[in-house]
Amino acid sequence: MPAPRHWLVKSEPDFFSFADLMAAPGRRTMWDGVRNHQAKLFLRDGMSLGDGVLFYHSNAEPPGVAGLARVASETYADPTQFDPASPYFDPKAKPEAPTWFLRDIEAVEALATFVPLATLKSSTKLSGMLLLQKGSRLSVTPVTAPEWREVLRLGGLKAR
DNA sequence: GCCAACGTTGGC
DNA sequence: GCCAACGTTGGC
Repeated sequence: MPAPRHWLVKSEPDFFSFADLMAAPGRRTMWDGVRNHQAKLFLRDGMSLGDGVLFYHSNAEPPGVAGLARVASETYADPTQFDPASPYFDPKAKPEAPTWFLRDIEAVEALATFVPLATLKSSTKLSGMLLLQKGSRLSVTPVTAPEWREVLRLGGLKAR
């Protein structure tokens, strides 16, 4: 698979919003807690340092894309899998052979206008977007270059 | 709060 | 390996 240059990650804004990322030290955070193997593979093997990331608010009113981020680290083991106090603790994970991996994500900028899910759905250019496919629940998905450009256009940003 | 669509678990 | 039961996601 040729490496996609763009991704979409979901976050519940009540838990961690794009504004929270902008306000974080260095405007960055560990994208921890991913506990789905397909999403893990995208994080560990699919992403490259500097790839563009659409930051999507799920379980929100309304749901939609709030901002742009970038992949800000190489992959490394998600430390929460080894922390019994963490909700993401995985008793089967072994430090010598970690199960779960992550990347750091760094905020770039908010979209000029939030792009609600309904707007994404109304764009024929986004009809193939993985996020919009029936039954799609992955929290990390690849985004094609045309999809990326279209979301930026809808969000009122020039292509970058 | 409802529920469709998935993923995971565990008995067998 | 099958599959029913259960848990989770996430839009509405």
